[in-house]
Amino acid sequence: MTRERPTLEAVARRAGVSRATVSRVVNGSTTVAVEIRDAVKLAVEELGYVPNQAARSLVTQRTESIALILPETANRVFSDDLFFPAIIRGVSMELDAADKQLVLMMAGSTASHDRVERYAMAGHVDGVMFASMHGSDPLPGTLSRLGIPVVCSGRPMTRTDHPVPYVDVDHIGGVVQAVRHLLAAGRRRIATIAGPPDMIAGVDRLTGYRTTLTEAGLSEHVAVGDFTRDSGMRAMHRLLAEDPDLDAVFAASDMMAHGALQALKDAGRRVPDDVAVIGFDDFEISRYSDPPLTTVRQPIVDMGRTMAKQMLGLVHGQPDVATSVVLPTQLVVRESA
Amino acid sequence: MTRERPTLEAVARRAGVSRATVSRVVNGSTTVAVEIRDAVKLAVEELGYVPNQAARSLVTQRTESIALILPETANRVFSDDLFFPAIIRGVSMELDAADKQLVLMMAGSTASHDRVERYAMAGHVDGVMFASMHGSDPLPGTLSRLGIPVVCSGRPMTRTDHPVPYVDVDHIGGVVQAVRHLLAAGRRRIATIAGPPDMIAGVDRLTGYRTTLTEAGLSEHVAVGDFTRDSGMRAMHRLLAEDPDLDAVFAASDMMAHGALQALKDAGRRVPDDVAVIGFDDFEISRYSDPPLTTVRQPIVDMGRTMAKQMLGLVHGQPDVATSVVLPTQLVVRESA
DNA sequence: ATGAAAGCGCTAACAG
DNA sequence: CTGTTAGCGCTTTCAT
Repeated sequence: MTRERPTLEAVARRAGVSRATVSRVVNGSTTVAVEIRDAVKLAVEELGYVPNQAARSLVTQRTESIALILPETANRVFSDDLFFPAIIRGVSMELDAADKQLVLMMAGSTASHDRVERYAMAGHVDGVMFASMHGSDPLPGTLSRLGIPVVCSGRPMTRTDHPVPYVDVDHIGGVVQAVRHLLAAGRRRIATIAGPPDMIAGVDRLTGYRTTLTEAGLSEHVAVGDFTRDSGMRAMHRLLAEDPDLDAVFAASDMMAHGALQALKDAGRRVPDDVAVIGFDDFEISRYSDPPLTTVRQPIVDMGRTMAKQMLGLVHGQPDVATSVVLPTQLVVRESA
Repeated sequence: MTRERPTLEAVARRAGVSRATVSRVVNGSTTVAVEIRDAVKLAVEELGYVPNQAARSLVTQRTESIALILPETANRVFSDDLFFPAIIRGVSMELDAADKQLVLMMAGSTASHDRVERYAMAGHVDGVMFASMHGSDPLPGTLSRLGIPVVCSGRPMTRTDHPVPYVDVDHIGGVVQAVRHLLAAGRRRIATIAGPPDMIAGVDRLTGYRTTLTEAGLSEHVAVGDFTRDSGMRAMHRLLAEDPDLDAVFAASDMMAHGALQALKDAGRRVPDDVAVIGFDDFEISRYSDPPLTTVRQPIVDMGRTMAKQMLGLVHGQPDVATSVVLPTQLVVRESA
């Protein structure tokens, strides 16, 4: 079955020219006589020639593909949390347009994290994008220091000696809008379900909640989740147990807000009559929840696009100065608050 | 910044041995003296040497990565339809365990379809898996004929001269269970929202509906969707317009069933009192819909895993005989029917 | 057990 | 405008 794949050499022989000429035609050089070019194209067609990418990469030092590394398990990336899909969608759009191949890599375990590191360092890709980073992963810095273009979505948690460009959203601005909305509606016992403390999205959103509440002279009620629906549900139960008279909750993700909705229903609370709920993300399903969710919209797809654009700039050797970007967020009011 | 990456040569010099020896150590050959091996490992460590994958592939003809091609736009793959994530999850599990790199490729447009074809033919990957195939895409056959290992999830629609192994689920068995459940509950005006006629999942599920209804001596009510929530909603409106007295509907996907639920609510019908609804997939969100959805469970993650296992077998040169597999489906009864 | 040498298939100067 | 030539970095006989 394994038919021999034709090489440049074969095409050259068939067309009666040199390998170099075939290479020129294949790579679209304009300095080739029309008739020769056509003869070569014919030979390519007849033989079904496709350039060997390994050979090409070996000499050009480029692969035309770019990695997106998600330091999460596949289970998490492809759960019902639509954050990852949205990032990927945005990235895909830009990379598609630039005819670059996206290589998606999940790195939720130590083993896969190592594999991904080797993969990137082996020159398998021309650049590496990160999303959903936890703690202070040294990998972005490491790769960047090796000269591999790197962009992160989400501001890195620790400033390193070798800063990496990033794109993020205005977490705090959005949360402030949300909490003020609750305050304006007369809510006074406002809790939050925070995201994981090892992620910038978790930290910043909690900060937004805290500062706004402090400004208003109110006390905090914090339960920590991990952005999943389940964790949101459990956190809500905890909050309710600690203070049964809560009248509002800001959840740092839509999925956690959905979990909270469920928990409140289980506890016999009406939303928003007894307890107002606000999420963060504005996923499509939040329009269909019961009741539809008031939430902070963040432009996740745009984050992906922007990150990909920056990456393309880096790969194409454009100035890599001050490329970090922060996109706006915005409260979307529906029936839950 | 672009620090030179060390080569075999550099490591060899530093360790005071030949390139061949370093290569042996790096590739875990046992026929190397312990002290030399250690010296080489030290040099590798000190220099931060990582083998150049392009060079390696050029000679080994293998890349240690495997593609999953989804002939859909990224928009569709990463929508709220959880079919794709589930497939990917299953595939990832197996590939991770085998330390192979998954390369995810969306090919929803002609341009990207071509790009993907070139990519695979350029020897960028050791094998190619397909999911969510439409019509009679010649690509699987083409690649297979070129000697590239290929496995499909979903039975190919047309038998070719060059059959490709596949893994699929028992669509018809599941639908028969679903429709019989409706019949047993006394439903007599049973409609269906069918999937796209160019996909095997669309065709088979419609067949299951038709044969069961015919057996029962009932007449058909068919509206066609494309598996999306929106198409399900529109189809339901059409069905209702044609026959306002429908008392049940089988939707060929959970997303379409969710759309139907919405449409029925809009039309003032109660579910299941006025109209029973059954879906197909058993996504997690179907447990949270209003009312929770009765649906046919299909083991999508297992499909992915099974497909990946077959692929690994092929890549490792195991016998590729009779590798096609059909996994069971099962009705899960909740409140919507 | 180790080294020398021959490419894998391609691109990129450099001549002509 | 086209051909010749020299590698890219690695694995793998084949000697030793």
